[in-house]
Amino acid sequence: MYTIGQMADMFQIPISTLRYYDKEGLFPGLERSGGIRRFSEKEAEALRVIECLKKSGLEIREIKTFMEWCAEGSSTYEKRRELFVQQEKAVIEEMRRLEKTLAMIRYKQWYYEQALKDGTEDRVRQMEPEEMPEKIRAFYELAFEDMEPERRRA
Amino acid sequence: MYTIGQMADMFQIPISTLRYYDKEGLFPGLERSGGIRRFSEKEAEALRVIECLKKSGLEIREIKTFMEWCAEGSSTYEKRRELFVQQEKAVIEEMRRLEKTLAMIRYKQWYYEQALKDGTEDRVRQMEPEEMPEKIRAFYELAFEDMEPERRRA
DNA sequence: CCTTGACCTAAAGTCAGGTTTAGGTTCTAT
DNA sequence: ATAGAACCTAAACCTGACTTTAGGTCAAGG
Repeated sequence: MYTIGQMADMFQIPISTLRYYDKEGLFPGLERSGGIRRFSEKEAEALRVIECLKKSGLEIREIKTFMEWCAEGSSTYEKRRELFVQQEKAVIEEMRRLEKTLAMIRYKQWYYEQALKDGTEDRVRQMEPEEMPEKIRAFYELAFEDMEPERRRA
Repeated sequence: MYTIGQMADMFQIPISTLRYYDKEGLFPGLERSGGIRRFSEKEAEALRVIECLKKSGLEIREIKTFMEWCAEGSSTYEKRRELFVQQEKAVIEEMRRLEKTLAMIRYKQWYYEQALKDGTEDRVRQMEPEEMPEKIRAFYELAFEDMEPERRRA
């Protein structure tokens, strides 16, 4: 059993955040003795899951729902599994988005290298993909692949 | 030249957001005729860059700084290049974080598959990494690799 | 006894990034 | 010339996820 202060130290997270999570219902069934919260291994495990689900993009309200399922026991295993299947999709989608962003960033690095070399953006700004080095063209095309023609050309 | 409404249609973004960006200084040198904003290809290009920088995690204030550099001309090419080098690092870092999250999610999917099969979490909850299938152990270890021992075991 | 430290609550405040509202102005087509 | 659409501003409001504040309880140590 841990006090709120011990939990905060262990997880390197402010006490106020733990109280906030509790208020939002993220620790269903958290015990108290004389008004004081008594955290157990169960809440420690909950907190690890909370951190994971937060990183994967879930909101506090949704995490609350998940924690309620956990409290309900074995009848909710399937729901919980499905939630992780859902989150896998969401995280993969986010990673794909970041890969495009990365391609745009790398294209822009090259763009400014050229501008520096030339002393002006004029040449590189007008360059068609066909004229770019192969690697750069690949970045350019990945970055803009699903943009409307009029939105292309950054 | 485009009106604010045409820009909003073109970029599929609310008019109010364009006005907000303008108020925050993201279109330095935006022209007006009789109080009405006149967007040009320059602002369209700015907006594409804004979207990219936002996705890469920059705040509006930082994007404003970048746009001011753009308005200053060729003397800021090096600064702009450096910003994209910085953002590349930030995005790669974020992707690494997401990969760990993904490993935890996949471990949890397997965990609930086992719980469903057994009808209880008891077995899988107590399982040591050594007993897990190799693939799952890899997820488990990636997910928890830099956690303190007492914070491990989700 | 009384101070200190760790805990408690409710409510207000903060921050980012917008969105909505209220009240005007300008452009466009009849 | 006038209606309606599209534009304008300032300021208030919103959401999510916390954090801070103000005021209070309680146990241990000097």
